[in-house]
Amino acid sequence: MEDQFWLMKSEPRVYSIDDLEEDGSAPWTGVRNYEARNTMRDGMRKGDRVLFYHSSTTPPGVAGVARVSREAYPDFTAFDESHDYFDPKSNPDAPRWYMVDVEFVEKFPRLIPLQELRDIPELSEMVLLNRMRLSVQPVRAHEFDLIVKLGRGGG
DNA sequence: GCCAACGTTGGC
DNA sequence: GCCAACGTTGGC
Repeated sequence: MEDQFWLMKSEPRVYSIDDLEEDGSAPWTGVRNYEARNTMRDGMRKGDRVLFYHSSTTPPGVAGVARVSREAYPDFTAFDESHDYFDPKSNPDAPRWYMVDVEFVEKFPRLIPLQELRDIPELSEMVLLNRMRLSVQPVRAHEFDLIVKLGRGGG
């Protein structure tokens, strides 16, 4: 299988790349959007690399890289009535929501702001820049490579 | 905190 | 199955 690349958004005040570094790996709970779910369930495979994006922060941007460490399985937070992510329409016999586990790979020495990505012609077709609200999304290989180079401080 | 974009729900 | 109302995301 050819390498696949993805981008996943998280609000750093909820879960940041530093949290992932500390934890080593984590289940990507709380996705409640069908397209994002389908991407995790049907697209993501163990070993795929993921751009870790910090949203709803100043500035928003790509913070580092993670890797899929476990393929899709039911999001248990949807079953837990006491949980913020509870969804009464999901249950263990017929799970509606899925998640993958991701593991920490690297934190960039600097965050790459969204605005900087917008200014790069080679990235003009990135899903991130055209589908604002999609929280789990595909990234093309050349986009991934370029962003990683930027993040590591190269040009 | 505002609000535009847009995904989801539910009445019909 | 359309589409208006509603709710959420997420940049600013």
